[in-house]
Amino acid sequence: MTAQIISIPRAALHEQVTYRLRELLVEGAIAPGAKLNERELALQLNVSRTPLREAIKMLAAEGLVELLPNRGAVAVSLSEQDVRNTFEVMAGLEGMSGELAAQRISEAQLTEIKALHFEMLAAHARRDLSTYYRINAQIHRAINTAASNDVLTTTYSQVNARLQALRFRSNQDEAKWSRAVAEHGQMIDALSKRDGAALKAVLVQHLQHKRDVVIEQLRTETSLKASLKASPNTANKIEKVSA
Amino acid sequence: MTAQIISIPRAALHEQVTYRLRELLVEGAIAPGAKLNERELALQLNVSRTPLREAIKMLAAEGLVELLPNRGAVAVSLSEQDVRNTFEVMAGLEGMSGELAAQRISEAQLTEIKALHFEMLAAHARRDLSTYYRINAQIHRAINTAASNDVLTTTYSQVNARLQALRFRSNQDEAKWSRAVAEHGQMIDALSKRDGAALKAVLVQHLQHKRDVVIEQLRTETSLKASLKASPNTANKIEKVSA
DNA sequence: GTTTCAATTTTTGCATACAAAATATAATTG
DNA sequence: CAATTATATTTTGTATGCAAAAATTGAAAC
Repeated sequence: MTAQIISIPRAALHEQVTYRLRELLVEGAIAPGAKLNERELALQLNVSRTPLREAIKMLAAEGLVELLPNRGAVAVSLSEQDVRNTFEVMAGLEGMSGELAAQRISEAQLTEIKALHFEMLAAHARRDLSTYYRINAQIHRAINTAASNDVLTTTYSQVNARLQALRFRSNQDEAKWSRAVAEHGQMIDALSKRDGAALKAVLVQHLQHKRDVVIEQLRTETSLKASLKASPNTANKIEKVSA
Repeated sequence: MTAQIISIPRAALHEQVTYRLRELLVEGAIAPGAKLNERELALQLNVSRTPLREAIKMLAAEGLVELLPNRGAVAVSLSEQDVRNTFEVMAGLEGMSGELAAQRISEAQLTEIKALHFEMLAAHARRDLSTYYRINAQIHRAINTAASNDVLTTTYSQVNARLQALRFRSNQDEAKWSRAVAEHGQMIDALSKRDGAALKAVLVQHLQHKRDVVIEQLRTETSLKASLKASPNTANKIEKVSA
């Protein structure tokens, strides 16, 4: 176990920071709309402002933060239209991913996805939502990988990251959850038959349903906020980041 | 009318640098594979290394430069497989763009695209390649805009930028040029009829043809380089940037 | 009590300074 | 003369310092 004492030359600071910050944004630890205070974040992440700023610039290019001239950066906050647009693109990319995966998937990859599918069924049976989400992400990533297109994978991940923060909280109800699981079954079928068109159709539909769930939730959240705003003691101040 | 005499607060330095560097990369002024020397570039662009590095990080996230740990950045150099993958994604995005544009395009937008098309025909008639390319890009951008999806536009531009440097040089022959122009005619037809499926098909085909041209050219370039490498006096050293 | 304006503090943006890594050059040895 | 090692130089990566812009606070006027 003492191998690698010399150790891998630890990743550059700005890389680590980019990774960590992305995590905080995607998991919602830094809430949408929250301001990214450089001094504060640099302190928390234990780095100087220079690598931190470089990381922020990368995340801005990825679309996870928005740069305000002379006013720093804020975590992106998607309007309903933004969410619709993002899902629209995701549907396109995921559909494409499915079509290509059906053409290119290897037996080994298919076997692994089937295994993951059973794990997902298990998680669903146990009503273990967090495991379900994890497996779900793995399956979609596996399909993406099977499509064997780096550019697609990168693009997909980048667009997906923006939605991740939203989906994270979406506790769908029983019926919708079951429907999602059923759709996953159809995916496995289509993949097994190497039916690209069918897989694409299922994936697109799957995403549309997910979109509807997210939008619905977004609306209730918004109306909740509005009612909070009505009662003046709990004002909706601009959230401060607390990583 | 005296509003804004005080003028627009000039864009932040790192933004300007990002813009300019992107231009240099896309136009091929900084050749694929060329190393980006920070000191040198900072001098040329007349800024310190800090905003320059921030710009490089953004372009890395956009996929225009590659970051080598402790060894700076180089302009991306796409392998043939990379080019294939990129075109594959582009085809998906452009197809999507066409489908949506057919649904959403306004009369005014359609009129403008038709006008651009005539300008393209003029450029083709004059064998004015550079104007042709400019108009061509405008038309594709206009279709993209008509799709009315910000996320799609951003994603499309980002992926497209990587190909731009390659296509810039692709001087296709007469036959292929005429074919491309004919395809553009079909696009206008499909758009006028609001036939999304047809437009998508034309766009995808159009891109496939473009891909073939680019790949073909890439191959002749590569074999040319290989033969140069054979003669030892003209060694293929790592190119230095000269903006 | 609210609004307006000035002064203060904070925060961002850029330049510079310094350390570590990589590269180039020189020197040494076989 | 080739190969290898040692040394010097360059280049990258990070921290710090400083100026300009924005946010905050407090005082004055209404």
